[in-house]
Amino acid sequence: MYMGYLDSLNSKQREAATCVDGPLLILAGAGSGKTRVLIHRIAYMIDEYNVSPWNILAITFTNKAAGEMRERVDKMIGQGADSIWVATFHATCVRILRRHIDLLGYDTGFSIYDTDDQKTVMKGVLNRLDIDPKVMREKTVLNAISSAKDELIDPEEFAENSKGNWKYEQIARAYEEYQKTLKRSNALDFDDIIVLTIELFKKHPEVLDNYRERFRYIMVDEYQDTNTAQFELISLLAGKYRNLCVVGDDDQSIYKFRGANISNILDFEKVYPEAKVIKLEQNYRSTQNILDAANNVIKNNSARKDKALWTDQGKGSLVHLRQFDNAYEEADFIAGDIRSVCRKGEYDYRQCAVLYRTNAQSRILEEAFVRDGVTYDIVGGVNFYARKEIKDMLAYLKTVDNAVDDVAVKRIINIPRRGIGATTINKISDYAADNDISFYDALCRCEEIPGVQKAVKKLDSFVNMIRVFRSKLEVYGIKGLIDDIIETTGYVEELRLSDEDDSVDRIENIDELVTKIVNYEENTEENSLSGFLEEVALVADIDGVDSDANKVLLMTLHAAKGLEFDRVYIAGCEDGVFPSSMAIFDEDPTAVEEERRLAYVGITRAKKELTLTYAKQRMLRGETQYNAVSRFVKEIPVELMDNRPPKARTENFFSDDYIEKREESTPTTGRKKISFLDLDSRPGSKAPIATKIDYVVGDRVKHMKFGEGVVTKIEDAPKDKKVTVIFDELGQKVMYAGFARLTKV
DNA sequence: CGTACTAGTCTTTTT
DNA sequence: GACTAGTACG
Repeated sequence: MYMGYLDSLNSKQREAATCVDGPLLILAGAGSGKTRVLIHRIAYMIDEYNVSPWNILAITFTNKAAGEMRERVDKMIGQGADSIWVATFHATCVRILRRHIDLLGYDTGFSIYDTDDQKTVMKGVLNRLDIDPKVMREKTVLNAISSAKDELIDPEEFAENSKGNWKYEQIARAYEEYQKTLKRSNALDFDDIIVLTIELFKKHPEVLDNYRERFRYIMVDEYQDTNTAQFELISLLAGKYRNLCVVGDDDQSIYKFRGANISNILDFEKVYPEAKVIKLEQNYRSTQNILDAANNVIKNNSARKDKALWTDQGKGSLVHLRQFDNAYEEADFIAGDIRSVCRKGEYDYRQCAVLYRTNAQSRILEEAFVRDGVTYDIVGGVNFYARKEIKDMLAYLKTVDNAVDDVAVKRIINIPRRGIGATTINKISDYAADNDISFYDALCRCEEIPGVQKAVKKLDSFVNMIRVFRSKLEVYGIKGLIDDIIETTGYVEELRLSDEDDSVDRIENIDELVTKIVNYEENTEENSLSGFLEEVALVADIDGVDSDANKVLLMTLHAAKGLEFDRVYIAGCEDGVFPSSMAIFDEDPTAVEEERRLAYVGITRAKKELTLTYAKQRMLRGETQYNAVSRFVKEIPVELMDNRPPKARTENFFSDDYIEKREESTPTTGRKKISFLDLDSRPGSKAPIATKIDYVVGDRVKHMKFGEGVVTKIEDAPKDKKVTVIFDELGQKVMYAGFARLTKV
């Protein structure tokens, strides 16, 4: 048979696209055309292998990736393509749970809680358990719980593992109570979505079997980012037919903090011994110089599958390296450079992107782009759906949809002001807890509750309002409902009358939400309020990016994964920024390796021109820092760059010339003056902090992150002191005094 | 019960 | 430096 459409693939790609049965690992380097392979593979399965589209499941991490794959599959296959299941992990699981979660004792109308909601729940939990939030912060507890869930550790097992460690025992109590609270509110957090699907499959084999039959052919994209729970989920689904194709690049694994387990990809062949492995190393995106830069950086990592990208596209330009005195000049340069090449007509704004390590870096860049009149879009930062006014509106919708969602009801009961205060709310909460009913149900019976008599009238009218909203929804749909909410509550009216300077923005945001609702109702077949809320809960920042608009994109390196641009700028290439100081001072050396993978991701986004910039002085968290050029820049051979990085940091940073320039170049605000003494004693670090050590061997000291411990050794190191501390909880660590900022206790 | 001020945290990345 | 949550006061 002749399969013309496979002609456009290279031999490795073709091999991958035509390997249909059994486990398959495709190690796809950056820009090696893996999405092409996946699309062709699906077409091949259907056309030549008679696989029913109905039996194919393709899983991605973001809605954007899912949408792109959907579009390309539709184009290539046409008829029947819509019965292929293409969705993110979370969307897939939510769809399954909406059908079967009643088997686990939840209602199928469950809510999904975001980080903000989780915090609210945890605050209540700690309060009830008499755990002082100053001793143990909500975030700490939630992080521990999230990691546990990623590893499929339930509250019981967590408690078992925590015995003897007071801190973990407290977290174990909180974990148990937190789960109970969520269940009472008929709510799931992000991790629950995966964990409960696994629980469902394990407790109800007939349900699992149903989906195993349905999904006979499974594909997982960005496999290097899967965590233990996601791995388990996939293993369960693929357990019967073993037609599992995973695509990924261990060098692009950058989500360890979110539980991603790189051994899922590194050990794939151990778990599936019969697996076929295909490496895609030919790159169709970048010039050879850019690839060489990427290869030379990533080769410094230890645990990785050996591979090297190559292209037949020629060397291209050198990598551009630029040094600046501070972040303002860096931003001016980037905006100005983009403006000038685009004015010459060499590039469009849409072909340029600026990448950075932390969202906080975006503000200064943004200001420069505004000044230069360069249109831009920022990806990420404060999520649209996390804004106060949007969360308020959503809380109304959630209350109408799922009244047992306590977080939502409590959020809006007094917004806008209805004169229902904390005391009343607490009494109702207590009553609800005592009688094991939801907060809303308690509201409905408020006349029985002692001590809230004065508020009964107000509470009744609130409950009535929700009831009216509910009937409104049935007759007029979601758009009708939101209009009524805005009208009845006077929320927007209040903003209009307010003299806050951001009230106009807030109103615009609410308008945008209404537009999103209209779009949803028009474009979704079986649209429902819970469907809308679910879609909203599962969006990622990157999902909203419009790559057709002629704008420069500004985003974090993480958000850039999977994208490509002709011109890429990576700003803030400094040790302490990128790699982050957190990673540098982590006792685990693989922390820097993860940052290096991030550098690899960033470099390989560039098709033609790559510019790396760094600043000698940068304001971070309200402190002026002096950082050396990033170690990753130094890992790029100088012959690949149009500038060489300074040989030693001292050469740049402590010359008279430099000090003078710095003083002149920062007239903008009252930034701190720094004396020579400070600089001299604390190279490349937070400058204006006394370097005197006020502790000696044997003293107890406190570290911001590691907690308390005893100093066992202090030794001289170049320009600093090396301190060894045995921490109560984490054991022995060696650190530089200047950075560790230990305080005597 | 609502407002105004203060203290503390954060900045690594997010489905 | 910016934002948020918590507290004191009217």
